[in-house]
Amino acid sequence: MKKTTPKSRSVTVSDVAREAKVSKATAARVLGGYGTVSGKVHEDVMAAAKTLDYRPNELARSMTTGKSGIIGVVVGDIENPFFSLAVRGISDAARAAGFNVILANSSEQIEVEKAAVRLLIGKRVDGLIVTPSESRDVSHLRDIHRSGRPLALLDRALPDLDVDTVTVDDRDVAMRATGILVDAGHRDIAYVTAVDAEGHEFRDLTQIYTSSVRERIEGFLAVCHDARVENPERHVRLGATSPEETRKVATKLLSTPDRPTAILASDSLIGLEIFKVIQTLGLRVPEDISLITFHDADWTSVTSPPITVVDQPVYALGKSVAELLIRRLKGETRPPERLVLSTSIIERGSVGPPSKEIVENKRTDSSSD
Amino acid sequence: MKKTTPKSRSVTVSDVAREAKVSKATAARVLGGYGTVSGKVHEDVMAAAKTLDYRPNELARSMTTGKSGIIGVVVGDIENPFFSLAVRGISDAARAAGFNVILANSSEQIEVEKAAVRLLIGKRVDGLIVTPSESRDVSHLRDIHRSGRPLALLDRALPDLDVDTVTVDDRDVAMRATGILVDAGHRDIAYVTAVDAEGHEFRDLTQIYTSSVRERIEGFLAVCHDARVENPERHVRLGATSPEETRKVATKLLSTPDRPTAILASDSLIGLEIFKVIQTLGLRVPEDISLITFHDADWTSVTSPPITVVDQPVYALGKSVAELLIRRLKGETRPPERLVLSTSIIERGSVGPPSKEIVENKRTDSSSD
DNA sequence: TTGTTGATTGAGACCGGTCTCAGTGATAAT
DNA sequence: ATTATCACTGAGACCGGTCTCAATCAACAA
Repeated sequence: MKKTTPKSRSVTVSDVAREAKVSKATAARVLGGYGTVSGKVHEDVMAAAKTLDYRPNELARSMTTGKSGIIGVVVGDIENPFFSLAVRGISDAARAAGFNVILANSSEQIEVEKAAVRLLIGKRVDGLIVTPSESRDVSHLRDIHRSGRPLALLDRALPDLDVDTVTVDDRDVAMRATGILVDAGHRDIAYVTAVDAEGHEFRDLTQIYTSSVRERIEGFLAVCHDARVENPERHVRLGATSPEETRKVATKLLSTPDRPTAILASDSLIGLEIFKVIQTLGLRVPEDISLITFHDADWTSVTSPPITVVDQPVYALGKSVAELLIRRLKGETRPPERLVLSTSIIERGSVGPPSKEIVENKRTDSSSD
Repeated sequence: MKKTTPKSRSVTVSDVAREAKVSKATAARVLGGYGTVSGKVHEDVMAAAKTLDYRPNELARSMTTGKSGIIGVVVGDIENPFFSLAVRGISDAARAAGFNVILANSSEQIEVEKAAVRLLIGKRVDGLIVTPSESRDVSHLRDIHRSGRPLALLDRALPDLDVDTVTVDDRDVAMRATGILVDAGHRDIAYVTAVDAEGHEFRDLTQIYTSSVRERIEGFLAVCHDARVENPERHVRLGATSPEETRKVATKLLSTPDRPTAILASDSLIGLEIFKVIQTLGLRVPEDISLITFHDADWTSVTSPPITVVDQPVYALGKSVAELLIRRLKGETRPPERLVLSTSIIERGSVGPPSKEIVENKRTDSSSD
């Protein structure tokens, strides 16, 4: 029996007003829940809206109000469990405050990131949360700020941009993780990360444009230097941007006779691929090689042995940054805040003393040095 | 030196028109890329737009055109790797066709799903992709259709709703998976799924409102019956809706003396928790218990032993459904299509013959039956 | 009784685009 | 020379809401 609106244009306030025999303005007041209307009229309008099956056009609504109720989020890679968990934190906080989330992937490419930001601004999102893929080019982020919309940074700080930022204590936890390895006796430790630089070769920290990664490498190198490890930079590997690339990097790293005795993986995707390569090469963890990975991904607890991980508060990271942004959206004015969440390490079974074989190897080699 | 637009209202076509000394209509033609304009005027307008740093208001644009360039996606749980991979497929296809994606989580709750759909319609998305959490209540999905926007279903078909749908051959692959277990000699096989029904107890298929799950259980039961397994229904478990619940279900299932000798997990999140419980209880895979899980999640290949999985073409699932929807958005009219992608099984090391101990157990028990 | 106040309502402008339609020259066709 | 054709351009309506402002009316105070 229901035959309402075969497929015509959608029902508008005017339609409802006509049906309820009131003015457009009055109907709008009831439907929009603002202003003041008498009880009788309110009922009439609601009834009319019901029979007509009225659905507000949020687009038109946000055009006049200037608010869309949407938070734009730009992350590097939604498929990375790190980001999907952070996004979950953001979504939950957003929903709790009555906001919705529109998501965009930057694939860690600055141009894609710029396009995404432009698009989201065009869509008039109320605010943005970005995981900047580069600290060199932040013009598009300045634009956001300039357009009057608040911006908050997730996981990566930008020295040049003084906005709300939530990160973790990357430097510190990298030091602790490296410390565990050094304490176990390792002197040949590799650090493998996704960030890519020209040449894929690590020269020095100035080529790393992602703050979180730079801090981690800084911490890593600092502890290595403190422990008098010679030239720890030689084992830093960049460009593990995909499973395939990671496998290449790991295979190359582990196939040399003077391979490192321990590896620190910059995220769980990298850690997983490295673990697979270790298995493929017939090496044992931790007898032949020790492994620590960032992010307590689900797989890390079911391997044999389970993997020691850097357990970042990812969900809280997302939740906090969203809350910070939302407070600002609600009109709070205060100097930008830079929150640094603390991180713990979950020690499981993937760290042991360095492989004797390699240490021996080294000793005999040292003559040719 | 850049001090453009301190923080005032955003620049509009009218502003640009004034600056370029042409009419609003002409400026709009240039800026909107439609109609016809002379070369000179085109240049002038572009120059004016540049100096003013004009950014189109997509909201206003979509209000008049009626198109937003956005595809709304409602999935059960973005954190589930199954969905995040599918969403990736959708996003890629969308971007390739010039569409953007706005994502919403239903948490597999029909009311949340309804709210999400209402919101997305309000935002005037051009089309929707939904993973319906229930086949009982589809009124909100009918509404989408009625509003003139195309709808496509992902992973779960709805008999009552004749729209573009992409699923996998759940029934068939469940039969093959169960077949592997039966062929290995198992007669006590459990099926654990997330769908929740009143009472958490499985009675019969009519309580399962998620088509994909129902088909899987159908396939599972069919093969069991064919193999003359008696009352296979007794080992079907519902309500593994969260890691905690799954652990409860698994622990209960595995702690009885007549525990099943094999388990089929309905998704990788469930499979992972079951695997953890198996480890916690000190059982061995596959000696004490065989395990097959749906979805080739990353963890399944690094456990010892690696897990035999049902490898659904998840990315393709998302990509296909998006492509179907986009073709319709571009005006293609044809009867709704129901695509069924085929699925393979990756046999690894988690299936073996049933535990003798339990089989013995059963034999002695059978007298009391 | 008369001015004041406040709740309620309608008219119409506005948001920032798109789009239709009519008008203006200029060039091409007859 | 006259008309048809065509490329351009401007005016103004429109999308579907919100919001300001003035008008109306009943109750209340003086």
